[in-house]
Amino acid sequence: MREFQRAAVRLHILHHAAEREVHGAWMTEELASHGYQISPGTLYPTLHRLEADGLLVSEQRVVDGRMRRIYRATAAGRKALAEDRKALRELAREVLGDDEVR
Amino acid sequence: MREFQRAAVRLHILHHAAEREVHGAWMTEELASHGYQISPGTLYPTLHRLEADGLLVSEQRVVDGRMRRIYRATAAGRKALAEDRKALRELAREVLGDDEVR
DNA sequence: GGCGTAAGATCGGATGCCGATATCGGCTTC
DNA sequence: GAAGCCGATATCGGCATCCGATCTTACGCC
Repeated sequence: MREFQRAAVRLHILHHAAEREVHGAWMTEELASHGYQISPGTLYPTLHRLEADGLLVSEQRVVDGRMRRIYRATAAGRKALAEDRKALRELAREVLGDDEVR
Repeated sequence: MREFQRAAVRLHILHHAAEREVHGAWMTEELASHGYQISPGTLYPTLHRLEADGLLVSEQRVVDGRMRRIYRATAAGRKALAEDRKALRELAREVLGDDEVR
């Protein structure tokens, strides 16, 4: 279902950016591996929004002879991730039932 | 967080409409009780879309001297609900971890 | 320097969101 | 039986987002 796409994209970005450095092309692959096909016209504006909201910080860097913009989560980003996880857990409980979600 | 709003609204509507008859005002209360504030300008177009997609059927009825449009899930609606639940479970596993979601 | 390439950025039409406002149907009151 | 009320539903308009297609950038290579 595509309704989860938006939430899934945001969660995955924050999730990974909280643990390591991520960049757009890698996120595209990562999301695709979970079945979320996202076009660059969606991903890049999303990254920019998260940065504008102070949840990510970016930096340009040359890796393997390629210019990349790498992102990391800020403290606010990790906080937002925790809140998003909480919201997801609650939604899962509501719809899947307490017996499926601890 | 508001990223889940859209998915949550759709899931709750299908979930309840699969088990009983629902109407707009009741869904507004139900969603609000779960912390999802939805404006009529979002809810009613959403109901219309679900009906146009064949997931709900509606019928006008007078209840307690009030005209209401009541909705029930179709077979396709129940199928969509099952798929949405599956997508939610998978997203929860990815982001919350297998140990939290059965 | 010019080229190829991969990553990122942007554009534009379509869709969705949502607060505010309008409408609708049945009821009540006179 | 006309007027007006009220709750429920419908619509409107402005703004944000989506996303495929396309353009730009920056580097290495020759």
